[in-house]
Amino acid sequence: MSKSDSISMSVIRRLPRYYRFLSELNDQGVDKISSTKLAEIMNVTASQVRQDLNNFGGFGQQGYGYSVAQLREEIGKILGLDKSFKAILIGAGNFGSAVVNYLDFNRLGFELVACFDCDENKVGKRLGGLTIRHDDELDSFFEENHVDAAFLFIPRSAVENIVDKLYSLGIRNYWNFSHYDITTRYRDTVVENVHLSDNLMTLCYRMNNNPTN
Amino acid sequence: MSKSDSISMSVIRRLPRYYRFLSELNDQGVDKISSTKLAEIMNVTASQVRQDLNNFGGFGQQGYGYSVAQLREEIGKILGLDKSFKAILIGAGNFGSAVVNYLDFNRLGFELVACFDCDENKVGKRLGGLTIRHDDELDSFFEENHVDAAFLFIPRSAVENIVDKLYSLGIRNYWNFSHYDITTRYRDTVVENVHLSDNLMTLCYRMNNNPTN
DNA sequence: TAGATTGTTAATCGATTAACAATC
DNA sequence: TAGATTGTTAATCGATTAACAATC
Repeated sequence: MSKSDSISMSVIRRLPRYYRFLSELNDQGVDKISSTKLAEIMNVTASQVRQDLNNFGGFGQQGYGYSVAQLREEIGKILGLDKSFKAILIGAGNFGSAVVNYLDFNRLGFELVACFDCDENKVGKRLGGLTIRHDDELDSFFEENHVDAAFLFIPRSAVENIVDKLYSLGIRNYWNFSHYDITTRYRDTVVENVHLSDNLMTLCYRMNNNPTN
Repeated sequence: MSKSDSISMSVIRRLPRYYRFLSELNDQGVDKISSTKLAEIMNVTASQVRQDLNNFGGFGQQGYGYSVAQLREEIGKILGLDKSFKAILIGAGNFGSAVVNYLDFNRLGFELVACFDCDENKVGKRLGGLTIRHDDELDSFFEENHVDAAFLFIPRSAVENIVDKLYSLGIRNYWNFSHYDITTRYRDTVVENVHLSDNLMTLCYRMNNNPTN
């Protein structure tokens, strides 16, 4: 049984934030840090920092603290950022394009290997160094290429059909920007959702219930 | 002491999802539902559904269940979607434009009242029915208008300056798309973050630790 | 009324925090 | 060595689930 079997989602979702703060410290030339100091910067407890890190091993040194560069590296490995999962983008509209231009997938454990769109006008145009293909080419693309994950930037109404298609082609990993719940249809998928309107509604609630507003 | 003082973030973050599923059921013409049935559809426990809802009041009827339309309405009110907080957008690039065109803020408790950008080439162009203004106009705009929240679609490097500015103008509520932690600088702000790369790193981790990959 | 399903209390489970012995 | 700080166990706190009496 690998250690990682039992790591809770609460811990996992905190890892990217550690990685982010450690990268910053590293860029600033800081080479060692204690759990107390890191906790202070991140506005969490030192206990949580030590507990979180010790899920994966003892990266610190008693009496000294943690090496910033080494700890950053370790967390990167734990997250699997050194991997390069092959991903395809579905929906090369404003939103998909903006995200492709905004993020550097290679630093996040992915390689974008193809972009698809159902709009003939977009097919043939360039995005993220790739030529946009028509959705009809999915089957032939999958015959010749290995694909690990799909990034969906399509409207809610289009998701069900596309996911049925991709699922039948073997895709079990999704990054989903629509308000469609893929996991309620296919329970054996790994899905990370970016539900923008859920997020905005939460902001609305918090503003309504914050005494200063 | 209002009831809402004590609602945990776990519960709050589930509310938009209830709202979404209830809206769907409502559109399908379903008029009543039991906690058991709703839980099944949403893939959670019936206990959780009842506990969550009872934080805000008894919306159900014993022996019958919940009225879909009424429950949807109530949750909308709890979230404050009937409100209309005045929001400004900062950063009218690909990303900001895509989001403005993708979401209907009016249904989410907000009204977009102005868009700002630091790029002279964007100033004067239209976005979301508004004319894009230059960041220099922030002071004069705030003199004449009330603003509740800022939506930030600017690069990480630009956030600190803009937030200092907006904070000095009285803004305490932010929707933040950059990987900059506003709350660690200003602890009395309400911030909802959309950290896309954190999200993608989490997907990477989960794919790495999912036996099927 | 009888059956169904809520509202709510109690039990369980998990996550966070505190404390401290181990050790660099 | 003495001081500092980890790794880890124990205590607390909170969230989820189970159970059931209330009641429509």
